[in-house]
Amino acid sequence: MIQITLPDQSVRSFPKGVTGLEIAKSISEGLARNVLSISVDGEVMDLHRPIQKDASVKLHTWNDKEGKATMWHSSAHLMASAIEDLYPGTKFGIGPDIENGFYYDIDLGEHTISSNDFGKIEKKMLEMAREKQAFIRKEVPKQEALAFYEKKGDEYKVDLISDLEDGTITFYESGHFTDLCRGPHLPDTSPIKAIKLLAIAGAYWRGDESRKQLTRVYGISFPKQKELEEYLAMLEEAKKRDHRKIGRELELFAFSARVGQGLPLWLPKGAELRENLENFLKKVQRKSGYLPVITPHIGNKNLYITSGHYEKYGQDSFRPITTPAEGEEFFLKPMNCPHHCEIFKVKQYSYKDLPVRFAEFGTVYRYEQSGELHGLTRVRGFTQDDAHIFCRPDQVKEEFTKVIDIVLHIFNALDFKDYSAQISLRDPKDMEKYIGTEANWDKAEQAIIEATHEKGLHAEIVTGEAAFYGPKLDFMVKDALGRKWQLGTIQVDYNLPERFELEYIGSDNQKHRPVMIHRAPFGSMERFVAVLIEHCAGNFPLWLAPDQAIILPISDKYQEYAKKVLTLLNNSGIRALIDERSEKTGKKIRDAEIRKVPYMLIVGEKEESDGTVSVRKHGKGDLGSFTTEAFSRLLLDEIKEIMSQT
RNA sequence: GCCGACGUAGCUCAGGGGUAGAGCGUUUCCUUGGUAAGGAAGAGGUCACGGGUUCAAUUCCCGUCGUCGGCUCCA
Repeated sequence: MIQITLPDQSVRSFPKGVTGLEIAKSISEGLARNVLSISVDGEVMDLHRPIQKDASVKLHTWNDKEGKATMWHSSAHLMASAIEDLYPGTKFGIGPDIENGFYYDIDLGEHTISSNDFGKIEKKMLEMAREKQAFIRKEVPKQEALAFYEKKGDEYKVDLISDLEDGTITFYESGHFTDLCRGPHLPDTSPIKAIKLLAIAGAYWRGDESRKQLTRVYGISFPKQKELEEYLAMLEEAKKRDHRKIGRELELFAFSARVGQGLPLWLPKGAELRENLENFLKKVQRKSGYLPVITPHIGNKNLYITSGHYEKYGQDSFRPITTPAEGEEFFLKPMNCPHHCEIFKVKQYSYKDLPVRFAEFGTVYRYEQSGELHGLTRVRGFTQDDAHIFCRPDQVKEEFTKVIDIVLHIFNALDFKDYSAQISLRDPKDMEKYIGTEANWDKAEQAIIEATHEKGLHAEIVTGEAAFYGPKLDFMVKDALGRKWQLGTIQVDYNLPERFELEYIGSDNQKHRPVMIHRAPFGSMERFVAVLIEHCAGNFPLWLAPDQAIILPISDKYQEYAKKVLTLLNNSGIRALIDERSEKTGKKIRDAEIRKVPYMLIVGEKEESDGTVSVRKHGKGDLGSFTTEAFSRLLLDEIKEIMSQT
């Protein structure tokens, strides 16, 4: 007998070799019907795998992340199986479960498929699922595994197997389909009741641009048709929050092919919004001892040779601008740090002067490949809320911590709760990519890890994601469709100070090298606004809204009074406008609701004679009658309250 | 840049080898109204751009540009 510990810490005895399914059955028939996989001492396994020793287990159903993963992984096999049936000779790459569904990378050889073929594949998958095909796990010696796929002519699987160790290789069989796979899988295909193929795309083999591009088919599956329908409805809802759609509807920004792709045009309302954000951060930075600087939009090639950016990105940049007579080369600035380094060199600093913090909303231009552009989140010209802190080595941790505080302050002010933090370090296997000494990198990485730890911030550590000059701490927020975008970033840099030979005079009267911290709490104004729009679906917090109130006269007779109210509001610093059209009140209200203006002020005969406004709040409805002064106070208090909470 | 899809009025979209349609918006007029759409008339399109096939192309084919979903990249 072995002892099995359940998640509630209760312990039950089972015969040695008991399976997950048997454990589920011993608990309840219902659980046995719904269970999809099991974790044994933290490792997710098939329900049919015998358990040989004492263990802690957790049974996974559709309601668990692991249950969904098992379902989707098996669905990927099912799809591959259907595709092999429909398109004989197809070769297979990898087919994992992902956050929302699964995909399989395939090489169709002669065949091509498009989304028009999805119906056919889905139908075949459902047929196979109903056959209740069992997933059978087999341990296979490496030689045999290689021979199997060499015979089949599937070079991708051969490639994968070559990297595996003998004795660890397993195949899974379902129906006629055999796949190299670690598992785990469902006991059989029957829980897969609803299937939707979602997209088709190219994907490089092993993520390597220089290798062959396979066809990637994305899909998702559910245990009930109704859940599929709900998922599709949710996707439709998410599309309504798309910042590109809301940006057009609320007249925030636009693009013009004539101006150039990836070059956003900020419209008056969008510019107002962005300025409000900038002013908010400027205020925070003033309090935190940052000094504003302004630098030009271009820089001499030599600047970037010094910084190392030229060597790294020179060929992947917009081509240089040249002076007609001398042939000097200038680059559109792709980042602000080299300029800020030169500002540091303008005068001599004592150790007592440090840290100095130069801040600039610096507009930069980067050549992004055309296929990478995406709304406001990935553009070719954007403005960083950039600053560079030059400090003594003993100040790094404290300064870094202070920047974390600013980022968190901003996220709080905007009610971003669902963010994640990521520490990006060097790739130890590819040190060529980086500049600077081993010792400096060690120091920088250590500083970031310690400061993050001391802030009690939970951050995932990812190697190979560092910038070429230093490691960083990034803050990621998801968009409406769950795609992760990097917003705030903080980077510790020992390298640029060296390359620019930055110095300060220490208490020992000797020259010392400062440490540089790059930071942008928003990341870029463009991307931040994009994510903000998707977060609030265009219902901006009152203090940010481009228009905070709109005055709706009941008829043309009250235009004069409306103007009086407008003047009063403007004098209190409230952004407001009048809907002067000869429309009925109902229509004006409808339009103002659609434009998501936080407050509507209805003025007619009654209001004019009483000196009041009738207030309606966006999404809430009628709040009743207020004097204009009382309304201004109400609005300003609301703003103050929001701001004081952060 | 690569794979795939798409591009019809300012917006959302219908149509389809014989040079175009709806709703919203916009303009003018009527209406002057009390908390989510008042009425009428009008304007507005080289059907993304450039080639080709055809008696005839917005429609079919090719290329370019742009957009969308991925991949790669992201200083």
